[in-house]
Parts: sequence; structure tokens; C-alpha cells
Amino acid sequence: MVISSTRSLPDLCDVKTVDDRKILATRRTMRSPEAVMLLAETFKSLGDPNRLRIVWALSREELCVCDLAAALGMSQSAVSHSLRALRQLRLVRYRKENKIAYYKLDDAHIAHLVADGFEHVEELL
Amino acid sequence: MVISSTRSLPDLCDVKTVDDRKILATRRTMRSPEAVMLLAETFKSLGDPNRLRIVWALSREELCVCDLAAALGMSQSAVSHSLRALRQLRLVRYRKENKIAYYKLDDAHIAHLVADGFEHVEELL
DNA sequence: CCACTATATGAACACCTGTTCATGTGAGCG
DNA sequence: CGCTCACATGAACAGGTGTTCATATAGTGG
Repeated sequence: MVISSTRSLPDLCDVKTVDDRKILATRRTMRSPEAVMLLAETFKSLGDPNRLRIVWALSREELCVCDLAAALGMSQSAVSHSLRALRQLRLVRYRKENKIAYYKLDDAHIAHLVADGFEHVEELL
Repeated sequence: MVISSTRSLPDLCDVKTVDDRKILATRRTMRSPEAVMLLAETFKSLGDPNRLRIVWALSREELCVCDLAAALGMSQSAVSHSLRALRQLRLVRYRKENKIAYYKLDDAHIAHLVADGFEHVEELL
């Protein structure tokens, strides 16, 4: 059901017929700009095939940079750059044992997110 | 525990000490390249703040292009371009009623994914 | 038909991303 | 020490991304 606009809302759209109730209800359920930005950055990080593979690998067990590079066929530098991005978003963390940095997921939520994602896409293939 | 490599694996990394067991176990749990690519593209789509807001809005109720534009303060063109990207990944679908295109999420998985994501990031803020 | 409305789309452009290459750091070891 | 190893990082470059602007399409009502 489309309701002709009462023009009670400012013209943010070049379209003439809007449903004010839907627009206000939609705005009310929106998350804060900070939450949107942070989640978008999180998804963007997972939106690179190599970073996604890294996260998926780390969701199984703790791995060092060189194990990741060898397992995924990536250069050490590329892995390290990717891990920094994931670290800055607090998706992964690491502990250092001598020279070796062992990385793992910072939060179990991330593992669930990626697992759910794979479940979803594997239905589409 | 780090095991010196037996060099049974090809040198995919410039590092000399690897754990062959971990590397092989990691490779075994990797998803197919197609699944990885598709999921990465899905996450990348959700990795734009505006597309994320669109998906979040559509997870509540069906909306037309112009309602989305008005509610989110975006241009009609930007909304339409964003929706096309989401459509191509089968994240949203639409039905046409006369001139108006009503969009909604194609799959309930996506709503769960985004909701879980917000739950995660709102713990970090 | 013509005007208007809702949406889609192509082009263009500034901006951002991910890799490689080269080099830096810092810990262990002979 | 000096060397090697594990990892980090800066620069730079090709390729990709999201927006705007202009225009197209298609349905609707006079």
C-alpha cells in the first residue's frame, strides 16, 4: 500500500510519492553511524578472499604467519599485511613465543559469522 | 610446539620452519575456491556502509527504491546502483507492482548474518 | 500521444585496496 | 659479534569501487 506523501518529511529523494510511516519506522531501526561504520569495515575485511581464508583457517586452530603463508600459498608479506588489517579491527590477536607470532581469532562471534556465511553460499552453488 | 620442516611440502613460503601437520590440516578444512570467492563477494557487498544500511533496512520490511532513498538520505541513483549489486549476489530480490519495485532480502540467512554482526560490533563500542 | 513518475543504467572521476618489492626490527645462536 | 630467521612495514603501482550526472526505459493518467 503506497500512501501519497504528506510532504512532512524533507525532500531527500527526487521522488514524489513516499510512505512516511515506512520511512520513519526504517529510520528508527537504524543502528548508530559508529556501529554501521565498524560493521561495514569488518565485513569489508572479510570481503577479501585471502583475508577470508586466513580467518577461516584461524577459526580451526592457532597458526603462525609462516604456516598461514605455506598453507594458503601466499607470500609472507601479503599474510602479514592482511593480519595487520584484521588485527586493527580486533578480528584476530596474537601471542609471541620467541620469534614466532601465533595468531588466532579474537572473538568466537567471528568464527560463527564466517561459518554461517559459508553455509549460506554453499546453498547457492 | 613447532616442528622443523621435513621439506615434504613445496616451498610456498620463504620461511624455513613450518609445521607440516598444521599446514595439511589447514588445507583440508579450506572451502572450495568458488565458495570462498562467493562468500568474499558477499561480505564485500556488506562492507559498504550504504549497502549495509540498505540490507539492514530491508531486513525489517519490504521497501521501494524511493523509500530507501528517503529513509537513508541517499540519491535514488546511488540506491539503485547499490541494489543492483545486492541483486547480482542474490542478497535481495524485488517484486514489481505497477511502477514501483518493492525490494526485500532474498534469504533469511542474510538478516541473521547482519544482526549477528551488529551484536558483535556493539560489544566493541 | 504527451507529460510525469519510478527506476535502471552508462560514463566518468576521485578515491581506495591489495599486492609486490625492498628493507627494517629484533630475537636466537654459533 | 655477525648471521639467520620470523615477522613487520613503507612505498608504489595496477586494478577496483562508489558516487554523481545525464539519460534511458517503462508504466500511468490525462
